[in-house]
Amino acid sequence: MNNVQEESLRDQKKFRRRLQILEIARGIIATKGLRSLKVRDVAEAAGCSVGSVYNEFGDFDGVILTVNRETVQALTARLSGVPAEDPVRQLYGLAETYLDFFAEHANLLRSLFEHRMEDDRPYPDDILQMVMDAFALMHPPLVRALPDADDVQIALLSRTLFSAVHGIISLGLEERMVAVPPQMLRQQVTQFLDAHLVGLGVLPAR
Amino acid sequence: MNNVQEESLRDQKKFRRRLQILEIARGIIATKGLRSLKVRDVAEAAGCSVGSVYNEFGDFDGVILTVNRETVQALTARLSGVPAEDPVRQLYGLAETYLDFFAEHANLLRSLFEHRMEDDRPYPDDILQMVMDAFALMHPPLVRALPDADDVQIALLSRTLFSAVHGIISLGLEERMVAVPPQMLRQQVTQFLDAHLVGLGVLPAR
DNA sequence: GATTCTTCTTGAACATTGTTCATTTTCGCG
DNA sequence: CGCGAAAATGAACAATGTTCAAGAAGAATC
Repeated sequence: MNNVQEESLRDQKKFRRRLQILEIARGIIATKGLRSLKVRDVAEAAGCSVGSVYNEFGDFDGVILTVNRETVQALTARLSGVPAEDPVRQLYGLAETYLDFFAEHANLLRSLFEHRMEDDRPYPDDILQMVMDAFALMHPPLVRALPDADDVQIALLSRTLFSAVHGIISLGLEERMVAVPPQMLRQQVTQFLDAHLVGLGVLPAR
Repeated sequence: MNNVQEESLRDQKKFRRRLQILEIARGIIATKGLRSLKVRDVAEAAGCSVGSVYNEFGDFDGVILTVNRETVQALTARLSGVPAEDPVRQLYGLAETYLDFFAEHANLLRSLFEHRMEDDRPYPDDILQMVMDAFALMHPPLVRALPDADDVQIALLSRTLFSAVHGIISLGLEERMVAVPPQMLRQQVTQFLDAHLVGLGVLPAR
């Protein structure tokens, strides 16, 4: 067993193909939705056989889950880039960044939140954990904004607040429903945070 | 052309079978999730051929959509039963009733919110409208609680608030994620409304 | 009630799509 | 080069949605 990166030709090709399959699958989900993702389409676009997809990902859910995993990672990266100088500003920033990200990658986020496993197989824990971690990004600014609050309470509040924002955005961007104009949705989110932060005593009443 | 209810034997059987198919489909979705719903299972359980299912509902989406339609109707009925004496109490009641209904029929609501049509076929307008109408049930109590606010603003606020509650509940009941204990979730929703109503000036600051 | 007509029902056949696996090909290594 | 391990292949299979020609059942007419 050699742990050194061998960079063998075989591994290179395998890796390249893996990336290619993921890129193609992601593209199809993003543009045509998860339901339009087909093994054969992916294999053909990647220039390989369906067997290779299975060889690399185990089953088709494996492809979807890997795309979903990368979606959370990209989301977390974006959210982590929100400036942390002012905690209140950071909270608004997180919500607006989530809105932007959701608007840019609506179908990818739907895949993340709506995909169900076959039968009763469990959803991978690491993905769930990453989603929870992303939602916990409101924790630090909330701690700073509410110095007297219990840490456990803040953890719960963080999850609640982010879930609320998620609900507003995911339903607001639901093009199935009567679409909310993007600028209106932005205002909706802001006003929501306004009211809630006032209610929490973080902002003064108007 | 005779408009009188003929109640022909044929129509009776047709109607009975229709109800039976829907009941079976609903049961499968509710207990095993939308992804486990199969035409053949439904047909067999209903004691008819797959062709009859198609004859009655056009395609399989038709079955799902009809179940979803009835789910919104049931939801609306439940929400409409919330007492309207005190507007503030009514708002809490709507949120808690939504929580109860969601907890009782989690898979049915997921089917409603997560089902996507094949290709680019549009989701039926009447269902979307019914969902919006259900979410608008917060409108009347909000008008009473905020007498000075613009009606259009209230309409938006109603949708925002209900969407937020929906986000908290749907993610909170997401057993894929680390499950939130039901009683904890109830408290989460209540505390959320507390803070938000304070922020709106409906309730006094603590 | 028999006959005809209409409509519905049936289920086998087909289409689509996920999955498997024996065979072939490719690659690393001596 | 030749051998063996690993991977790639794609035809076959399995599961599932969809169609439709033939038959059954009910309605309509006499």
